[in-house]
Amino acid sequence: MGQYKVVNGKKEPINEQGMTEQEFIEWYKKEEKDKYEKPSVTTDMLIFTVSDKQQRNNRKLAEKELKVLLIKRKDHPFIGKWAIPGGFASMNEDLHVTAERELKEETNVDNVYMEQLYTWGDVDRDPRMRVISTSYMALVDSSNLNIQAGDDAVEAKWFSVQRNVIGTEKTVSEQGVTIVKNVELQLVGDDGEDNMLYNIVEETKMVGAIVKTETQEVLSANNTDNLAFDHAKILNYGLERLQNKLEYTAIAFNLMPKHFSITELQMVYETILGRELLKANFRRKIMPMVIETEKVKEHSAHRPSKLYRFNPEWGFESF
Amino acid sequence: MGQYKVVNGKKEPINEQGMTEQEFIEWYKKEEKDKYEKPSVTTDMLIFTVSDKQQRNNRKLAEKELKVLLIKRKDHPFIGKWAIPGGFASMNEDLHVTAERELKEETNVDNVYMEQLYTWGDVDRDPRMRVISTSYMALVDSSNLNIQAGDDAVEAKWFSVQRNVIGTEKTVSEQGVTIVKNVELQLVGDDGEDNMLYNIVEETKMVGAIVKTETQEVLSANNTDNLAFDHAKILNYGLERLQNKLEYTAIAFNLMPKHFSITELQMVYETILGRELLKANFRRKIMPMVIETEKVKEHSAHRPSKLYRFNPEWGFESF
DNA sequence: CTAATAGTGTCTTTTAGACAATATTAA
DNA sequence: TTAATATTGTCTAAAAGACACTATTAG
Repeated sequence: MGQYKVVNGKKEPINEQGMTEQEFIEWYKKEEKDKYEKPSVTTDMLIFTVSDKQQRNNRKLAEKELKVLLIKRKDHPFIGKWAIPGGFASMNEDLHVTAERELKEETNVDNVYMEQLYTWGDVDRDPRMRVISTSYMALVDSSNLNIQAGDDAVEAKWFSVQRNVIGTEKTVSEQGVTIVKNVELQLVGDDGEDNMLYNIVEETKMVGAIVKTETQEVLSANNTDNLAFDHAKILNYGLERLQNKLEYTAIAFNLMPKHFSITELQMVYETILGRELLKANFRRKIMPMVIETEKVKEHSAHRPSKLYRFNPEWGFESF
Repeated sequence: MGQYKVVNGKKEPINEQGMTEQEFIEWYKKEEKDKYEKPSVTTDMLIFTVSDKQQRNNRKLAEKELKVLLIKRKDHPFIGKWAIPGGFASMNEDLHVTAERELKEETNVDNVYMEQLYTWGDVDRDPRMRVISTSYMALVDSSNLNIQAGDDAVEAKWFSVQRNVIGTEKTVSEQGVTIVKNVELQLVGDDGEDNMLYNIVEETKMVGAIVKTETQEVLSANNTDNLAFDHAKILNYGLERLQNKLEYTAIAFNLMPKHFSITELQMVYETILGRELLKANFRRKIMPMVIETEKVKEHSAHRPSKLYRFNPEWGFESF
């Protein structure tokens, strides 16, 4: 079927116009490449960490809170609103490198856990133009974060996040079960003004047989204190992914310092999952994932806890 | 902090240049939008179905095979090679609509299960230019597919797929376990020439604490019979997702006709997972997901089987 | 009868959930 | 001693795995 041409003694396949690949590429770059309008491409980065809550009773252990880094928009659109850090894909970087660069710019950390989440491609998600955005999630250990976020001109701030499902509606059709959840995302900044953000996302999932694309819509009634663009959807998506992965991976250890007690770890699980876990069962589940160290945490007005570290051999057999 | 300007009696926020949002957007569209070079964006579509294998002994049940739809490239690059169907994102379609349109064009079906898989953004994945591609997976019931695929000029063909892990290497470092798998993807077309495609993908996964981006590389030694672009990676990724979702969702029913026997369903599971399952346990697990019908499959030289259909109420409690 | 598949019963192992009991420290 | 957390043990329930047995059809 294929046609060939001999170039420098080598048999090169040619297309219907008689061009070799090299000829075609040259022609393409000159004539075709910019013939059609292209969308812009960005990456967006959910950067999560966990830190100790301010406490009143200092005989009690500090509670934990999950935090996400947001930046304040200095220009239209969504001027003055808080947004997930991100930026345009540059032509000479792999997409994940763009994401890593953003992360480094915002937090000055690299070599941390990062994964791609989802690509958001609705036509009207940016009023300036068509923008397709691939979202990533990074987890950083807050003890690495003495470095204040955002050394550049942009205002960056950590917000504690809480995700609460405030309503669930299920319907059964011939296709299967459709679940519509209303999810409240509460964000509280640690200082300064406009510290309280409140978003509601409506999440539609189809559990049954014929499942078309799952959808999310931002529903927040008042729009004074919500996130820019469709970033509430992205945050909701990331939080859900994080919750799911807690259950069957070692992802949580990326949020921990090198040495930690089992109770601290449990508190991290509990804040992210938004529910309490039974101590004894949690320990049993976690024990194969950790190694006991010599260290203990003393001076805490109660029995000191052994400190553990992640067991790097965990998962060797199962995967 | 924010500055305002009154326009038509309304207080509008302005940026540092004194522009309202509307002014900014107009300016942006004129001056900024095309200032930077943009990557091209495409969607790629893995279209899977399951069909009966040709059988010799007609007292035995027909075995099943998982199939994927490929199209033959008519132009450079990768001229003459088989590729996953796909195309450029158009400016006025949501990204998933582009994917749905492609699916409809190739198979003439719509309203079938479809999900986004991953976005591939390596700089050199297309020799013509920078192309970022979001991949999707669709599952279609082959009894819907009397319609021959590809009514347009392009040659489209169903290939049976087998994914075999041919080697696994695990190493333990301080970070955790790293697993490198060599995966063989075997594709066999149902007729015509160049019917046998063979790809090897190297898959690197980090199970431990600090996990950076997971990677895949196409390794196939000979390059006469492999897929175009990085499509072997995409296929491998999709197959893995499909295998995982079989275990905890009802995704498999999208590959089944309306009525089916439990054994047929089990055979679909077994082909996709690439391993045998115990009959009794499979039935126990599947029973809550199906509803018995009045129909039976007779005339099969053995005990006739009841036919079942998907139970649309499945999952109501658990989600 | 036999080949072939359909369908059931039950024992074992593993994992998850609930909860009680004991241990250890600093104030 | 006491408040507070650390750590262990054990019972129960649910899910997963293994395997043996019975049932029903066409030829």
